[in-house]
Amino acid sequence: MTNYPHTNRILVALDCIVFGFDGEDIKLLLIKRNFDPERGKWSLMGGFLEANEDLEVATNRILFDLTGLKDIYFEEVQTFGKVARDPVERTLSICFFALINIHEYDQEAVRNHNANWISLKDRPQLIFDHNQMVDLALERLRYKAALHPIGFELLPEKFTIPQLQKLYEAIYDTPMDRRNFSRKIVSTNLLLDTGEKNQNSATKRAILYSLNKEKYLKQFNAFHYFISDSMR
Amino acid sequence: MTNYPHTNRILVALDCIVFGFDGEDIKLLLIKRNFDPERGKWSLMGGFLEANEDLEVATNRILFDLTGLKDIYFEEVQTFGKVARDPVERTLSICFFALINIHEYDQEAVRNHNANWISLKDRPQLIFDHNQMVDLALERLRYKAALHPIGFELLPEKFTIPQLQKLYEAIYDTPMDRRNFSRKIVSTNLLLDTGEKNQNSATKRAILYSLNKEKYLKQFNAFHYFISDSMR
DNA sequence: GCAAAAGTGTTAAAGCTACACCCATGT
DNA sequence: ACATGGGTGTAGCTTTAACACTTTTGC
Repeated sequence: MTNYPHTNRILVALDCIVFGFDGEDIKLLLIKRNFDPERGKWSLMGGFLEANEDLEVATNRILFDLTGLKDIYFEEVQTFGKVARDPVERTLSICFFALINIHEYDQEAVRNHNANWISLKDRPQLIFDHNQMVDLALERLRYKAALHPIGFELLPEKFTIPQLQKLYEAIYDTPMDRRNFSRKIVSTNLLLDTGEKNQNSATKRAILYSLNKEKYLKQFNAFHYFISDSMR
Repeated sequence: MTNYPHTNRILVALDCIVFGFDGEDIKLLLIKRNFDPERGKWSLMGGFLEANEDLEVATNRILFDLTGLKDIYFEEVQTFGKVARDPVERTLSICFFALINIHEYDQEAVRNHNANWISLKDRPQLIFDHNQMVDLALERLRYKAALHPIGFELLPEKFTIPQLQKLYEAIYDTPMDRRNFSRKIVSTNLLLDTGEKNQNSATKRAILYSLNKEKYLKQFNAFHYFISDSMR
């Protein structure tokens, strides 16, 4: 194999922001580092891109390694490329965020990485430029969720409209009007009534819906404007 | 300087999609390659990331090299990382798009790179995954321009509302209603009446506006919904 | 005077906002 | 019975969509 006459080959890392939702708060899966560098500090989960590994393959590998899950929803946020961002050696970091259902992951895998679910509100200082990465990922999540039915990735298979509302309220950190929210969501026709009701509720039981996957995939790239002022 | 015990250092390129607008069509600045590999074929302008160069610095360097312009508006689109995307050697490509006023660039710089303005409608097949890059950049441009006052970057300092409309019609490849478009744009309060009129017009002369920079910067991250059905 | 481009006006329909009211369940 | 949470209704307002009409300029 020939090469380019160019000597500047660079170490490439991937860092992932894993978002979860516990019914009340948006949480991040963060690593309490028990390895160097920056041992003892908090960071995102990361890994290096291997020589013969496609970028998406590496992303899936790192996510599987951390959570034991495959086919996780993720999207790239940005590549961070300041020369001095990693003091050990110049490392490019391709940053992405993933959305997972917080009740379905491999707890042992998470423990093995010394990872913890931390509420966005309590997030600690992270190493390097990881704070910036989280800020940007959150912005991107808000942006995306306002227009696309992306939030469903954070909920269980079957969910109620009030649960979905709590998720949106957590994402945008703002209370929303119950009645307008409900109508807006129903009007998208993305939900299927499962005929079941949420038995956990202490009062009136809410209808459990599932996502109309067919419509979801077909309409995913259409704009929905989930967040209008009437919901705030 | 210590290093990570990791041998997979990878060549990193930057590829840029330069958009321009000539008053009628959206154009791309493309290179007719007079160098290897793929000599004679069309490609995006690119370059390699240097060992001690921040990523944004490299982006600005490549854009300056091609157009002779500084402070160009650009944003990252995505990093392309298939192992086999470049047949010469594995190369990661960080892809971004830039918007420039097509009437203000260094023609000699462009000639030196054997670059040409090609209308989107006539775009040739490009090398490697560059076609995909253009597709994605165009999608991102459409996405962004629907919500943010980004289009102004493609116009001269002073412009008329009909010119702005032609730009939006070119971006979305769809005719829009003159009257609704005008009202929508005016309602953003982003335009300043310069008091001048466009002397080029053969008929009634349109008012020349300039961008209210202060308001533009302040409102840039607010959502504007420039594109609603009423404009189509 | 006429054609073409630019600017302003209007009206019906749709969607948004901010509410009130009713229903189901556990205590 | 009542507190709580969930579902449905509605009036007033704003915005959108789809039009018509008037003004300015060159020929």
